[in-house]
Amino acid sequence: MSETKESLNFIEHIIENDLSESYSKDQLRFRFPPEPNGYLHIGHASAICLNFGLGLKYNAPVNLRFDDTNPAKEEQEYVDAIKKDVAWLGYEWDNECYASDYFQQLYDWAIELIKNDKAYVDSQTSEEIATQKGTPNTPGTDSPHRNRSVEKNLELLEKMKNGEFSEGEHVLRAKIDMASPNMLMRDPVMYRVLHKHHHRTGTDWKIFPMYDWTHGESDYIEQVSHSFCTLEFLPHRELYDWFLDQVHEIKNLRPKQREFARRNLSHTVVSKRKLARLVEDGIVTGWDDPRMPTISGLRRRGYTPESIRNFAESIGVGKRENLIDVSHLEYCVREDLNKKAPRVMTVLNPVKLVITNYPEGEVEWLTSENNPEDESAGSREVPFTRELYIEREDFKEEANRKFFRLTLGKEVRLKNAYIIKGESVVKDSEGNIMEIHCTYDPDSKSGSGSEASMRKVKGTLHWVSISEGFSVEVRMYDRLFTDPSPDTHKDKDFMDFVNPDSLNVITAHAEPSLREAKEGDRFQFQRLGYFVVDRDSTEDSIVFNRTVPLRDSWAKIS
RNA sequence: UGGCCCAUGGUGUAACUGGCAACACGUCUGGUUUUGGUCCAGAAGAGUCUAGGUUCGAGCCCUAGUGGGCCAACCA
Repeated sequence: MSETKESLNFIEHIIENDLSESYSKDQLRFRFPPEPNGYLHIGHASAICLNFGLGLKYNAPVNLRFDDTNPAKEEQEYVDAIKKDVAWLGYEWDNECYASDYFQQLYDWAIELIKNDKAYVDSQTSEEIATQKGTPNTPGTDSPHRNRSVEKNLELLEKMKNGEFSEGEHVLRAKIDMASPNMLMRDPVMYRVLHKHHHRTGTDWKIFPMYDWTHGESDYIEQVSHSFCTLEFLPHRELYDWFLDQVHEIKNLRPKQREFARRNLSHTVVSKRKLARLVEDGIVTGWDDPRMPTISGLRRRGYTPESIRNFAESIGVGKRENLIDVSHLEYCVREDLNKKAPRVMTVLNPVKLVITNYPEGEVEWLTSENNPEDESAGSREVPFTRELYIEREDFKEEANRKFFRLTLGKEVRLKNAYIIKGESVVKDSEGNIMEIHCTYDPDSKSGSGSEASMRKVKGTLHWVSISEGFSVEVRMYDRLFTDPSPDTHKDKDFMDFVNPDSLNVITAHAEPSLREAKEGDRFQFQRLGYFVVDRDSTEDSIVFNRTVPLRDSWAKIS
């Protein structure tokens, strides 16, 4: 009986199919191949989770391969950042690989290609080559250098390699078909001359292989069985296969490129150029600003690796255009944090509450559960005093039945403490509420088991002792963009959609237990949301980032 | 000489060799609750882009159309 048949995504179908036809299980091998030219972002996270997830599912090796074939854009700093981010997401790669390690092998194979009349050195300008390429609607024309002799080609490539030419003078091209309906097959460039310092090979190489020439061969060298990339590489597949066929007599495992749709997140831009502009223009504070969709930004925001992995898993993988609502990501974060984050009390927008029948100067330590979702999280003591702060939004002089919180003449519970009853308000000359006076029921203490403590009241408020609590800085983040898809408005600049209220910094009042909070610690502030201690915190001042608000918190009230 | 890819509730995916369109998020309702959170129960919401065809039977196969996307870096 197979009623619990799990549903597979199309990538898994491909693998299952290969497994049943030609591949053995131990032949499976995957790779994640970032170019070290920037920071990883949430889009990369999907690709990382896909490839490493497959590795886990099929117990197959996964290589982390740096596609470092363009020294003009790549730096060691990015290699380090990428390794850190992948590791933070919780994945272990089997091999750390670099396309640059294959430069010599690639060069040797290129010579083979020339000898087999499958490649030639072109000596035209890039403009001339581009013109001859034709358009998608018109065929290209052959380069005048297309039929150079093998000897001449060999000689020129050697000189290119030795740095005897300047950038742009010559390129090596594959000899395929200038009339192919696939533009990529119209004699694509394999090597260009670049007199740039490469972060790993230094100045050893003066020529650098192009992506198409490198990628399939790298997969071959590493014996990668399935090379998954995004949809825009689909037309490259023909070329990927062509190179493999020219260079190798493949008998066993043939690397297979397959394509899936890039995942787009609403209210997010992911283009490196645009993210850089957000940084440059001071819209955000850096690449790891908690509003940035970079892995480092999400990390600083307080997102957990588990939540990102669950997110990637749950959105699946397809081949069509998509725009995933951020609310789904936020759901994944809350789902995870709900189990993990201790609950504490913090008041963001305080108003003073005086319990008139509570003794002055007394400090009573009340026991507070750290996490009702997790018994093992234990409890802590929270100080209760005559004067407290409560949330200004938690009081109304008079209110309708929909308002569950404090009003005059009605009772509510102070979380983990007593039931109180609103008695009067003190206002300034302009009518602003300065203090709220109330009385408490001494028999109603939480957990005391008394009859009064069992009484049901319509609401529960969070609070912080004025004398025992302390100030913290709280950074509240909203969506960076007002439009779900700021990237798609071709007539407008994406900067037009930047949300001016995406950051709101406030001073809040926190219970004393938070004095010991350390960078990276996560909490749920009762009724407010999930927060994480930012690295900007010092001994004197703790800074919290709001990871995500609670579902619907505050929303339904007004 | 143009080629190729894609089309299933608001969103993202499922539906194995054709067999009552399913799951998650979101939305709404009710219940529990010392968090308007969580948890629990339930509801609404698509008949699968259109038109033909094959078939007892089509989301799935075929043809055409429509709509969206990709391809003309010495980027990846």
